[in-house]
Amino acid sequence: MKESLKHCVNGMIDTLRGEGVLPTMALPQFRIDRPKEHDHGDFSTNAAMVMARVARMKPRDLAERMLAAMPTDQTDILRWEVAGPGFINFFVSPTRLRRQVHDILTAGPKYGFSPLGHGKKIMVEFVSANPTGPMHVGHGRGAVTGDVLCRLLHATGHQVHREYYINDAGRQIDVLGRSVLHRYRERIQGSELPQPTDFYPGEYVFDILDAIPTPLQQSLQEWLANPDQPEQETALLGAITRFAVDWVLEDIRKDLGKLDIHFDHWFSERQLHEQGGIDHALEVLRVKDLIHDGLLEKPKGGGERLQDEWETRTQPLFRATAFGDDVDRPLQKPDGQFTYFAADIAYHLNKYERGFDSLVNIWGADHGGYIKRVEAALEGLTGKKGLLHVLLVQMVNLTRNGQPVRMSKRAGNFVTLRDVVEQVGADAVRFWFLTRASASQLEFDLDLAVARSNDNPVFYVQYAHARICSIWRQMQEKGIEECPLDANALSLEVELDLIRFLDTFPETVESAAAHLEPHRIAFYLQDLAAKFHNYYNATRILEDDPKVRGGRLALCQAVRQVIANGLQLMGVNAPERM
RNA sequence: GCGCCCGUGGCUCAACGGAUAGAGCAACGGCCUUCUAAGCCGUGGGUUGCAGGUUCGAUUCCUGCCGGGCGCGCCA
Repeated sequence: MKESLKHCVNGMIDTLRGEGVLPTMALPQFRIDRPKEHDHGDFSTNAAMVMARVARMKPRDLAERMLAAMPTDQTDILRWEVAGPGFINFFVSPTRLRRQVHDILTAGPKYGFSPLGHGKKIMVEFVSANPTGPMHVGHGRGAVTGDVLCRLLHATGHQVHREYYINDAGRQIDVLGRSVLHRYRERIQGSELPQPTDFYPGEYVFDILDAIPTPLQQSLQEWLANPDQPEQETALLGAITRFAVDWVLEDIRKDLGKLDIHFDHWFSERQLHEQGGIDHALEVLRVKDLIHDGLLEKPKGGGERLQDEWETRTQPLFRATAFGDDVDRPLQKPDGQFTYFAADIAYHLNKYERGFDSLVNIWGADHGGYIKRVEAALEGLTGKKGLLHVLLVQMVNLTRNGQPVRMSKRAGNFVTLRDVVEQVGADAVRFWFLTRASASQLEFDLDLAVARSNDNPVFYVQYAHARICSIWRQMQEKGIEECPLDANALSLEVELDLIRFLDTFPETVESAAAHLEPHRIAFYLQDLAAKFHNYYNATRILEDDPKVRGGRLALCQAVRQVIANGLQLMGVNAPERM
């Protein structure tokens, strides 16, 4: 509806241009809004207000002229008016509203979809948790946010590519391998050994031990019996590290699978190194003269270790300051290895070279400090601004019955994503993660998430869907005659209101996709469920009069469809009974 | 010290630059011989952290403060 009204207003503007009231030059963008106030109509536009200056007219006068250009043959708008400082308000005819129910039922599962994206290729990189241990709840929030964002982009006509960046190179991976080896030694010797300084103490390391294949175990045992062979140690450590990373990745994949989250591609950082991706990226930067040798000041933060070990030296730096970053960023460590940032530059160049029109990264809020430098690198590499959008996802605080759940790795009560999914189920986890904007911290109450009450938004929305389904069951049980679903019989103001709200669903989907804010769908569904419960409570659906009954059933079916579509976008089930 | 995010009823949060700032929780008062009361209705509660600026119009954008969180590695 909104779109067709926009065309209508554009037509009026063209007419005024023809009459010389408005200039032919580019005009300021106008908006079509839905006023909060009922008396202000179904839609309003600020067109006359924003164009008053170029027309050299008072906003209200211009509004009158515009309305005079309203096509005479249209029937969707019942009446219109100039109001306030110069708004034009439109009142949609009830006939048009009733037709909307029909349109929703016809579109079915496709209602809310749009071709807006024109097949634009977007990559969404998300989760990308280091394969050094199980996923925690915060990773889960990023995973769900990314997955739903992908669903939204798909529904709005984008070509979406989902990618997981595996940090399978670097120190942390070595630490994992050594941790496994350490535990293996302990097991063979039957006693605890002093822990290395860099060490992962988690329980899952023992699970990895149990899974080590027999041939590798035999090699390890042979070596431990005769340990004085450095080359052998290096080779075995390499083998055990690769095995451990694969094991953890499989573990992560399983967790994501339980949330029905899947990727098109798992991109290995190690392969990026092996295939010369970093050399390639640095070469591109060098050609553009964006690398220079320089000194770096010792940073303010970073802890004691950094403060002690800092070595001021001349090293290759990326000119990040040329693109708005605070300092130039180092590309190589003292031992000659590339920095994580160097790999990230290469990875993002690789993304660009694969031909994506737009890149979206979903990061934990603790990575916020890296946005500028990665944006700077992409701009330096490609000469284009705004290719990358980084969505920061804030931390999750777990509570149980309002009390914080303490999480300490040492005490062994670390709550993993898997624990939470097993306790409350995938639907509740997915929905709950989207009950706040991603930039806001989220409190996740494990008790409330499974509570069957209206405090629990998951059940509240699912219940609305189930309630509608039960109407049809009720009809069968009572042997009530089937009647054609015909919205023309709808006349109550609450019914027209409900239709108006159903009509905003496509706009909600579009704006959620455009602003990269998947939580808007959750908010919308909560509103819709509330409106439906309200209607249901006050209005008898299964009226004796088949005409009235058919109208209300049509409306209910449309509400059910929109709830189902919204839940589908969120990856949450729409149960038929509860 | 610097950067990013946040600041809205007692609490948790909404509001693509629009008209009288909205929900839920909590509090109080109502609604079940009728399709799921796992629900609904009503009442009270606000100087949108503070001060400026841009605008016809600012919770929204800009600047400066104040308060909270996160980050500031040659870690990932």
